[in-house]
Amino acid sequence: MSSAESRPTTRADVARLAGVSTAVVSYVVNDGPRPVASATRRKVLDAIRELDYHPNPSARALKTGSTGLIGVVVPEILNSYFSEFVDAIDVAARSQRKSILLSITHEDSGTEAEVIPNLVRRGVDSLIFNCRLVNAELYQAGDARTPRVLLDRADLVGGIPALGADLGQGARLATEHLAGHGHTRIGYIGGPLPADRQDYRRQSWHDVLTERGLPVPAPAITAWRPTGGFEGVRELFAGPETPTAIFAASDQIAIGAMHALHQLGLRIPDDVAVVSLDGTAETAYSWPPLTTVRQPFEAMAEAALAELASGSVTAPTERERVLFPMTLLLRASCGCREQEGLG
Amino acid sequence: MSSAESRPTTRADVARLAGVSTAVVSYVVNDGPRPVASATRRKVLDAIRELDYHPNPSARALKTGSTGLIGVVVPEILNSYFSEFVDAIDVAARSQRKSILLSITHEDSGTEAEVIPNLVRRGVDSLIFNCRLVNAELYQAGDARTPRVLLDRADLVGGIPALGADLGQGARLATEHLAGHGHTRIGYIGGPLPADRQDYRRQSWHDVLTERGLPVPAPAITAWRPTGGFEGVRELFAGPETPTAIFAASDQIAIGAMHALHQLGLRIPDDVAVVSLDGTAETAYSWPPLTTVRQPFEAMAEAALAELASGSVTAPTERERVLFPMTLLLRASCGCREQEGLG
DNA sequence: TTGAAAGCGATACCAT
DNA sequence: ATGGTATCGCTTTCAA
Repeated sequence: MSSAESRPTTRADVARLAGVSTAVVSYVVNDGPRPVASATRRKVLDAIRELDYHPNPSARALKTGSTGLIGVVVPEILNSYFSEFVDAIDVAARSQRKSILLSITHEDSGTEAEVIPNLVRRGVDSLIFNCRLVNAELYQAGDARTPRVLLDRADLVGGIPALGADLGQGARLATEHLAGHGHTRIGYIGGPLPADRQDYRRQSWHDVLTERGLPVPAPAITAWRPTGGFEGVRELFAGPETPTAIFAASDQIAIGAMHALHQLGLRIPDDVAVVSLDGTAETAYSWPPLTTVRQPFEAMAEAALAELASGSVTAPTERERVLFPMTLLLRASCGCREQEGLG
Repeated sequence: MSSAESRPTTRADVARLAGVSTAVVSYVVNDGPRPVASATRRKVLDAIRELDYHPNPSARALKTGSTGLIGVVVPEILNSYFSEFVDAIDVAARSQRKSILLSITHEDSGTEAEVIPNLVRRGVDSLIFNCRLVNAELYQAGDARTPRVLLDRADLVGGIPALGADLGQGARLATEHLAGHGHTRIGYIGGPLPADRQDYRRQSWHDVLTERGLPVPAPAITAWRPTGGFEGVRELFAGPETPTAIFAASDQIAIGAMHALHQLGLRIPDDVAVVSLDGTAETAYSWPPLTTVRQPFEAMAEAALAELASGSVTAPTERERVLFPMTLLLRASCGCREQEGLG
């Protein structure tokens, strides 16, 4: 294969230099399963250092049946929402000495069908789906024993364990905060959801309004992106009864909504207050800075890894839905803060 | 190791079922290196399908010495600038049937020193550094034969091939555009650069102003983040001679700068026009939408992969600097466009 | 065209 | 405590 170049050192080289067997090298490297006399261990460690030896990961994986790789599937990465997850997963994975194999589907069914089996072929130990797949069968790709988890929502979809933020509680937080500011006409802009998923965000918004005896305007259901927020504002401001506050079901929507509000010449929060959901980093830099309800990305990522590590293959229907509480981030768009400098 | 559960099928199972040797299975799977009679091939393919056989990637990697993995190192992922690269690299890698092993350093030297050797240990075939490392020795981590490239800048740093956007040309585009709008007091906000790197952006800005006989105000050198833009505006507007246009050396800076301008009650672009550099996706949704000079992320990622695939280990000093032209994206912040709806 | 078999590098059992 | 060695699954040379 390779020419006259020096081959990378193997455990045999180390064994030779240290004057021990390859088994002992293994015991030292892996700190087990057999004990090694400390003098011998020294020799081995010295040899390892001298030769700059690094165990071959493929050989190890072949033998142990584990690669230490976690496949992470996201629909896109240019959306901070998913970047937040990837960032959190990366940190959590590192603390477990795992590495992440990232795949981006671009929400395309062809790409999905290509990358997911590919991840499996690469021998990932486990899979994190941070997205809704177009083709639900792919949730089951590969060996049934490969642990997998749906990170993003707590709905039981695709027949696998799932965990996500408590969107209902988060939406309640947001809506109540707006109501607390004295707003009585609080509009809602959200995106569409497949029939099998409950819209907790919209539901909580609705619940809070009715609980408080406030009128419930028609919600604007558009798209989960800035354009959706833009259109949403157009809808909400088309009629005579315009809202004085808006609960945007995602940061992306809020960003588009604020765009539309600026264009209409409405001041935020003076004319219209805005609160959104997700709490991605970019909301700190929007104009005005967004008050938003943040998902506990770090905690969710850690929990996802823990779930995978547990290797539980419990049927999801038997499991509790695992929900993570969201927290309110107060900034300027709701009227709480002056529009100060940047942190 | 595993208990009574059925082991995953191996090529031996396939060979048995198809009634051929394992070598033939290999020939079929790999389409070589020996030809196989079409009747035999059929039998093998049928057996593969029936057993749902998937070659073990670790065994293959062990034998071939190649994992098909590309290590990608970014300083952060919550910054769209790097998301753009990761997205582009992912696409380019997929087209080469490679997978990306992502690591985020958080610009921390400890994390750097942990994740890069880890990538190497995992047996990546090649490395893409999409960041400046705190510890320059790490550029050389692992086997010297592992191809690696610095993607982001064309400076020859760390002793490895590098490629990046033509920042000088991009900055010229931006500055000339502002001048073309009739501005005569064009400020500059940028971040600090290590002593060994030329500041092409600032230089081009300077060049354009002098070429046109325009006054060259003191540039604001702050930080490559929104806070830097914020402070930069404070600086530029501290004196009596305030600019009517700002060239922000990055999108992040521009976002922070617009924040400060909004706070000062200045209208964009009427009172102050803004043009930035990078062209990340989020600039379409800022308020107002940013006119920016975009880096050709896709082309750069493709070139990086091509460079790695070529396996050239040419000493970087002997290489031409590879520069990619940037393109102007016209939006509202410069005054070119009305502040219309969202795409 | 196909089969037998020698490794790739590491692990861990069975001896000693 | 340490050494010898079978084995993981695949690739590919050498023989047939």
